[in-house]
Amino acid sequence: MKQQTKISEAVVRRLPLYLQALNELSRGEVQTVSSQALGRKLDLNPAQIRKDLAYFGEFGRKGIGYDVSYLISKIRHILKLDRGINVALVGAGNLGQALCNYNRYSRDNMKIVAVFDDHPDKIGMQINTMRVQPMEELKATVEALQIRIGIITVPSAAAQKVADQLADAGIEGILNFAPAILKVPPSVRVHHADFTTELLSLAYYLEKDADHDDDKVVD
Amino acid sequence: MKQQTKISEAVVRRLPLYLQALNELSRGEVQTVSSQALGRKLDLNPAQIRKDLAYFGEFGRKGIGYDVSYLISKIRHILKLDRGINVALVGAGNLGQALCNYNRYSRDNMKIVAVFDDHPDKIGMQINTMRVQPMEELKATVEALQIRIGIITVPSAAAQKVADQLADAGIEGILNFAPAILKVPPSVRVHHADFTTELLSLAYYLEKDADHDDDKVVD
DNA sequence: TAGATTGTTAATCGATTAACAATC
DNA sequence: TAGATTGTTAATCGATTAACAATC
Repeated sequence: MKQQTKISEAVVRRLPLYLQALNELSRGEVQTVSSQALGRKLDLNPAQIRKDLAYFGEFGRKGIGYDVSYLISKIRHILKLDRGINVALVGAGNLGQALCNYNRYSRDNMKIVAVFDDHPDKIGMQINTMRVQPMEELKATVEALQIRIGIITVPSAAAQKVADQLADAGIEGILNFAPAILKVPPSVRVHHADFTTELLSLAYYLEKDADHDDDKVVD
Repeated sequence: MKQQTKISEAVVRRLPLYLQALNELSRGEVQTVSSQALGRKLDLNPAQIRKDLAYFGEFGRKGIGYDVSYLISKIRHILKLDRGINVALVGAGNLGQALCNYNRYSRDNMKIVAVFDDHPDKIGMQINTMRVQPMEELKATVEALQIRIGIITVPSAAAQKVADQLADAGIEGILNFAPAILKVPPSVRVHHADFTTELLSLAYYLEKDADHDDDKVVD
């Protein structure tokens, strides 16, 4: 592992994409893949893929390409998915429940192992094999189960408070579904998963409404 | 509206963020905001905010800043949210149901008005005020309700087929929650909302597991 | 007027892509 | 060997940030 250069976020964010495509190829019994083939599949420039991977080591063979299973194991290692990572979810509403049931992260060794909520109606509720716990139990459970990542699916107004509690419990990373900008200590990394941003920005690219011509169409 | 320059995706994707922060300020009865204040709130460079907005017009006043409600109305117009936009959702599983109930897009004039699924168990099911419809009814409903955006929440394996059907029905934009790369005609724009990417890339930034020292820590 | 803040140009920074020697 | 494809350097492209005149 070289790691001397700081690796940019853009690169890291592409690694799960590579993993996803490689897993698909692996299921299709494909042994070897070139950066060109992978690029076609993912709509990315082959040079970019090669450069991204080269930050972490020499995984390919000139004239041949990349061995699919070998590359999978390498990327899994880089993303620290070769060891199990426990996740806590806070906010047992519709979205939270959906994510708990989804649990397709298991293949990737990520697992939601505890669910928390503030509301008396929710506490004690059964989701999958988990019982919804009160927030008071957060810190103890995080320590007991060595939970390292927290998912926030509470309403926007409550998100900051939950983030504080997660940070206090010693969590290292937060995936935030609430449309709110969280302030956290530098030891905690926050990734944003609010899809409303994606949905609203999608609207920008719609054609100007054809029913009305009060906006002159000048291109 | 100037629009002669092609506006970059990065800029467009920040507009919903601005809108979100401005809405918050508006609820807090704030009349006016400077790019600096907004930048602090959103963790963005003030110059970037000014530049972004300047692509679309002169919305601020030198020495004063931006009028909050005026800027909200301008951004809503740019994002085409000043007219209602109807959305269809395909895939009435856990996640799909959660998104239907969520429906907090209403304030933003986006509304899920129809839900579709393939599975006999799901068809006819009631979600909110909507009845889950079979896929056969997709095209007719899209036309009847002037639906312009589709949300895909089906399993990965079915995503491409659904995308084809949405494109065929005349949808203009797709928000895809499935971890799959969709091939669509150029008339359709796809935005990706698969949070597993964000979750997995979060793992990269975790501290090396402190329990084991089989990896020498060389910084 | 003095202080604040915009809109915009120029400078910087970083990320993507092209090109190619090395080599399977 | 000839063809394919990597790893990597150099060139390009685009996005962010700094700086400042204009002006409220």
